[in-house]
Amino acid sequence: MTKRDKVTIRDVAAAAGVSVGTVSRALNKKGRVSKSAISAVAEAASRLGYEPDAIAQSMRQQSTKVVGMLISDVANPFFASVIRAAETRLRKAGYVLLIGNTDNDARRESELVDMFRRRRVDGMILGPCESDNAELLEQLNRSYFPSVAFDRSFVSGGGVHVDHRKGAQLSTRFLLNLGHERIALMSSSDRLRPGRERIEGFRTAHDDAGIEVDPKLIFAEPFAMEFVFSEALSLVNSPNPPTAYICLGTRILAGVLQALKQAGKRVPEDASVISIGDSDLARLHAPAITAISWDLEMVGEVLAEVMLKRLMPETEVGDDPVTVSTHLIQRNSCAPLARRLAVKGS
Amino acid sequence: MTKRDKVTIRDVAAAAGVSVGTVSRALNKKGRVSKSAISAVAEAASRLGYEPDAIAQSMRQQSTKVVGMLISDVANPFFASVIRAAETRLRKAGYVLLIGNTDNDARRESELVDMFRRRRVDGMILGPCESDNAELLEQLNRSYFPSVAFDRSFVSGGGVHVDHRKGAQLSTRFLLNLGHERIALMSSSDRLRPGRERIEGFRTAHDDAGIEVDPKLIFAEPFAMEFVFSEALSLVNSPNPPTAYICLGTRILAGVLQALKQAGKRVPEDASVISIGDSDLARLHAPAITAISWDLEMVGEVLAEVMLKRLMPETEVGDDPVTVSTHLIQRNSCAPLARRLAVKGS
DNA sequence: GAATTGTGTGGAAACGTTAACGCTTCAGCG
DNA sequence: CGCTGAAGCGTTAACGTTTCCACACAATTC
Repeated sequence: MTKRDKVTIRDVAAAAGVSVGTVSRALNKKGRVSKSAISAVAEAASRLGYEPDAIAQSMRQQSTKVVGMLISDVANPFFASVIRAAETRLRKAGYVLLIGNTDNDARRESELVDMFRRRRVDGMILGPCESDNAELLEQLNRSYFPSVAFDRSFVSGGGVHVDHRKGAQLSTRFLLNLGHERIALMSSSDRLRPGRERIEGFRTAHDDAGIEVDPKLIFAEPFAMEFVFSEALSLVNSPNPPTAYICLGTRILAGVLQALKQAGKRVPEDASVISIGDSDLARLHAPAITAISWDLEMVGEVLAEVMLKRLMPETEVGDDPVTVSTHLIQRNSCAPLARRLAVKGS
Repeated sequence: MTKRDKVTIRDVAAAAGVSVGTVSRALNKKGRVSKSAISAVAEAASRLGYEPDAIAQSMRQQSTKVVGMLISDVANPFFASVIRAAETRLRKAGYVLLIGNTDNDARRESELVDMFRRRRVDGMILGPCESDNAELLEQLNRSYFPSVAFDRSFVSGGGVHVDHRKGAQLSTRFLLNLGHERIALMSSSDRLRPGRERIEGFRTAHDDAGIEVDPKLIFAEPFAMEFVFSEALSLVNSPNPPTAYICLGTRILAGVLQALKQAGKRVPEDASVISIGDSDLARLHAPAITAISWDLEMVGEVLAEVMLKRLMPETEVGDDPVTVSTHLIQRNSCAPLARRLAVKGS
């Protein structure tokens, strides 16, 4: 209605015929207040449409009830669900989520951290980003406020990890058991924790099976995102091509699938494919793609949960990272190597 | 290093040997300050690692440099990209984005609006949500702060609209031109603007072609999201089934595609399919699905742009909504009806 | 040389809230 | 009847900024 309705605690006090201190106590039910004061204040407050100013509260209490979240790509479905879950959980606890997109750029990430710190967020959730950024770590330690890292190898401050290692190991073993010996791992940069973990899992599975890893089949370098298709095509058409592919995310998965198709190779008869991360594409492709999956919502919830624990000073919380497990969803994109040989040999 | 490094403007003033007022002026280069003061202050500030407290600034200046964004589902790819683009643009202007997930629940949306208002956000971006919520509108008008609506038929405050009407019209006409006469429109609730607009476009295209619309082919009711597949299946198997399907988003599209497959109908030979909204699924499905597409990034940028304009009091900005256009990306999921008849007749 | 303008500065008053600290009042008790 | 303790309340000092005002002094003008 009115253009500016700045109703402050003072107005409420006047309307209720008490002092501002009493209004504050009545509203927060903290300290000594009479029933009658409480009801008078409540009446006046609602009549005037009073809403406490959260900024002034933050100022006074040295706490904003805001947590910041830094994500390399907010639009990446593997992160978006995490964000949603975290936001929902945090809000239940009266916190609100500030987001920042880092675009995987360390400089931007630092800027964002500074910005959030200036804004006095109570804590920060850091998604995986370009290297583990020593400078940033130092920054955070200096300012010394609660931070929780997600899929990132922070020394201090614990964090939440998805068990990419196990995921890679499971899927590699699965393929090895099917008789595949040349398996391509097409994952993210090994400068990031998830990439490193996957390579380890991949190696462990090979070791367990007593099979040598061909380092040429590990694609951990950025794998020039724009050229996935062409790079995949040359791999598929190489002299001694892989018989199975483990592909991270939808981009790489799509590139590999298209390359296979273009090369006239059928899935799973001529090549097996496993997706790292479940997606619409994996679920709905024909044939449906076997995938390593983990609970995105849970990651978000756990992230929020750890953050909240860290936010209450009484509960001393350890620095041990929480691990979210991965599992393999079997669909129709993998077949025994024998079958392929039979087809070839016929 | 230290546990609490609370360095305030007072510390800087002491270190630089000037008063707090001077520090403020020097830092903000506002008002009269001498060069010498500026450099002394700058030196002291950087030496002490001073960072102005944004909360105190907000308190004083009655502006937080925060904008809130309410989205029904942050993890929906059609929104996630918009969020990212908006965040990026807003940050360039020194603003920061607070997000809230409404889950398409009007009550939650109201709560969130209240919460954001208490937190004194400078403005709010409202994504499409459960009905156009008259109560909310009234709330916003009362508090009278800048809000920009996205795909929502707000009376006041302008907004940004995707031209769903044109999109539906284009795709319907495209199918009609191919000879289809029984086209199913499987979209969202007509309580939401986008749903209504699509129906209008759908109708207009039919009118232009002089073809009657069978209301039974318009699925604008929630279309019980969990049962898309089964509902689609019964539609596909009905006595006089549609020969073409226009499907909103990945959920419905996937359901319809699976239903068609299960019923043994091939795309596009036996049924044509168009996706409303482009997606990995549409792009990478075999055959690739023709889709109505719009520029998500642009929506986000425009949203931010309008917000920013509205945030500077000098520029008087009109209430006319900005429209983002849609276009049809032709792929391989549509075929002339004749061809299908020929197949059938053979 | 006095009156006028300018320039840089320090001090203090906000912004809206909460919490610490006293001051009343009143019941209970010896 | 005086003393004690507690309950309820008002006053006030923060929280860290920015901005207004006044003042001192230098530079200009008549």
